Amino acid sequence: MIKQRGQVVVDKILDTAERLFFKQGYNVTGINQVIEEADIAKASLYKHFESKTDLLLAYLQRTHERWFDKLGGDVNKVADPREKLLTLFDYHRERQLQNGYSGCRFIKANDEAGMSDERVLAEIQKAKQHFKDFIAELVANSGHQKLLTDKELTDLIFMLLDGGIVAASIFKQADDLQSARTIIQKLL
Amino acid sequence: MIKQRGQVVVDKILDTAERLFFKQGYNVTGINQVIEEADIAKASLYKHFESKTDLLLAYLQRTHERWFDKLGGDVNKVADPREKLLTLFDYHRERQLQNGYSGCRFIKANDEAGMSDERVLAEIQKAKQHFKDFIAELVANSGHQKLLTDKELTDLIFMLLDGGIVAASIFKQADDLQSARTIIQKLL
DNA sequence: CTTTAAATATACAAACTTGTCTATTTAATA
DNA sequence: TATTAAATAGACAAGTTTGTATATTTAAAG
Repeated sequence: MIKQRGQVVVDKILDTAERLFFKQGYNVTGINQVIEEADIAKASLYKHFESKTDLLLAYLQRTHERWFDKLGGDVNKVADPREKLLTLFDYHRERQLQNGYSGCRFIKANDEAGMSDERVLAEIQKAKQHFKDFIAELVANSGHQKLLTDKELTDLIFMLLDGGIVAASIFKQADDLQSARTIIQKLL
Repeated sequence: MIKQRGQVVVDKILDTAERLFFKQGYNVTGINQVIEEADIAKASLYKHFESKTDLLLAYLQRTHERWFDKLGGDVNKVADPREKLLTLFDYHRERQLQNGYSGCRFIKANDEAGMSDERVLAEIQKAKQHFKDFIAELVANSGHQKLLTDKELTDLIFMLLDGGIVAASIFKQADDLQSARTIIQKLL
């Protein structure tokens, strides 16, 4: 799959948008900063994206795909079905360490634009629901001790991961995510 | 305690700022919208608050106090130490129903301004740490079955509440918070 | 080599941003 | 009632915002 001329520009735009929207925030990132740091012309941006909101949507969609692909890869490497669930916590923890405790791209986008734009909200809901379904499948195949029901364990892991990321982003450390892993280990 | 002349203005400003910052977001709320909806003069705002950031800080501080006072009241009404912990979930759930699933003021402020302003981050950390300490005390007095350690149970409840609020704010329903309550009930 | 499409730089519009300043009116106090 | 402090309306500065338009250059394909 050879990269078209336009694809290079789109990639540069999305890479820059991702970095800026995630690190400093969507609302405080101007189009002008995006085109400057992506080193492309403004007309090019508006040729590929109708509006700033459409750029946000494209960024969320690409994040959804990439994030999920990498997660799937990590989980597939693990054979034991209970270990697979624990890998979720490792994955989240590692990513927080990597990105300097910037939190979750979807939660952040929801807090910045989810309230005012329904297309953005729908995209965020889609990503989160997809992830929850993924957890549910892992739980169903985990053979856990049924101290909690499958649904309860799924809800628990889902909320612990989001809560753990939020805590990491506020306190700038991943201790809670580590703690969350230990807790689930005990309950499996 | 009689209200001074200036106190009325400050209250109007903070009430409006709270409503707008929480509902639509800090960065998309302009000073002009605040003064217009608060029905006060711009010079009055800048007489009481040095900058927009200082208004945000004042809003966060007042939110911290009020939120905590009301929570303490709710918890004090309950006698049973285990029930006190469950009240936390009821409190969070009720508030999400009331405010239309707008999420958490502190998480939202963190996602909007925590990355760029250290005073804001410090205020948010203070509020969250205060709450976590409060949970720790309730856990210590709960006489729970010690399936988890005190610290683990504290971390768990803390993360479940934040994760549950985030889920409520994304999916626009409080089912997860209800589920979280059931889970903790089983583990107490 | 010529055509065609894409990317470029740059100027521009119209609105909005935070914050300052002046001049006037209101209201509490001495 | 006279003084004093506070609140008011509104203009203004300097910069930023998103998005459009024009004219030019680049580069790929026939």
